Amino acid sequence: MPFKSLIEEPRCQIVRTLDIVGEKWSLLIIRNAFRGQTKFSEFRDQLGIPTDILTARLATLVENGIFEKQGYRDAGNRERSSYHLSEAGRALNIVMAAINQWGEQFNPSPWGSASTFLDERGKQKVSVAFVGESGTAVPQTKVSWAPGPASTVQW
Amino acid sequence: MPFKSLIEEPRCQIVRTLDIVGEKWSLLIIRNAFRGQTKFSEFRDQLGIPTDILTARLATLVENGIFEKQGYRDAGNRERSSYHLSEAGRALNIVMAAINQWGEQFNPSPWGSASTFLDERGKQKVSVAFVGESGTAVPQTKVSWAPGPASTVQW
DNA sequence: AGGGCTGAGTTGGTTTTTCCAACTTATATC
DNA sequence: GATATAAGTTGGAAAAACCAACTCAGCCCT
Repeated sequence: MPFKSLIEEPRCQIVRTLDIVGEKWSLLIIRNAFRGQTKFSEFRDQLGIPTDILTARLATLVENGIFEKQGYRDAGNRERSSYHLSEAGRALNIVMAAINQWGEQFNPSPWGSASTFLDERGKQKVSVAFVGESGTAVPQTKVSWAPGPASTVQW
Repeated sequence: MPFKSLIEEPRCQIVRTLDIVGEKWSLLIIRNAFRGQTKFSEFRDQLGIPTDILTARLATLVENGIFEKQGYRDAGNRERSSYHLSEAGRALNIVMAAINQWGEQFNPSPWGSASTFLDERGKQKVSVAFVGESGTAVPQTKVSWAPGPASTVQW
């Protein structure tokens, strides 16, 4: 974001993840990538993001393995760069869905929902939930957050 | 963040949610609140956040209903303010857990996990997953993101 | 009553980040 | 050779974050 200390990397996964995707515009670029956008000009035009910031964000997202940079060539044009979500980038779908779901519940838009998440067949909506080791759902209000093995006094 | 347009509120829940919790430090203040911190001085000392920024963030988080401001009085001291997660704030636990889980998988700390999420009894770890309408788990890689009813041409 | 202590800020000035508009670069077509 | 276009760079202005020093209110102590 960067909160990253020069002395020591952070242990907290929240901090570590925000260091990668927490800067302004990053999650929106990723959102647009989930919508199938891959070109610099698509991100620029759809988001209205300043182009120097877009350049910087794409670079750090590539550097951190969220995007893979590829070349593409439209008919009659020279080769240009495109940006594609990696496996790690695609795995952010559950983070995006959790954010989306929270917004629907606690800060709904007057127009209703702009996003849905669908299963493989596109047949049913899916939602984000906590599940226990056996795969059974655990109510969100019953889940508590505790220090893990890597936590120090200040975790 | 604010991406909020002056003309029209955004429809996208990602944008709407980032407008509330997407600024620098906001999610870390919320993380620390999940750790039981409630006082200005606790956030300041544990996070090392500039105090003017902390003031500003606490204000917008209260304004947006993430925190509830209360008074407290330590023995022999005058009354001061404390900040407590509201229901909406507590419901961010699944967003935090999703971020944490992504980090564990794709950007693990050399020291291991600093956070775990536990069920009601603290007996088992819980994780974040996609579930279908019937409550059955749907593999994350099989979930796709599609426009919802409120989506426009540019959703 | 006066002085010191403490938590919760506020303030002024500096640095960093973001924003914006104009410019550049490489190649493809005309 | 001239023109077009995607993907950037660059320089300067504006906004946000940072930092240290200060304020303010009430409590305790003498």
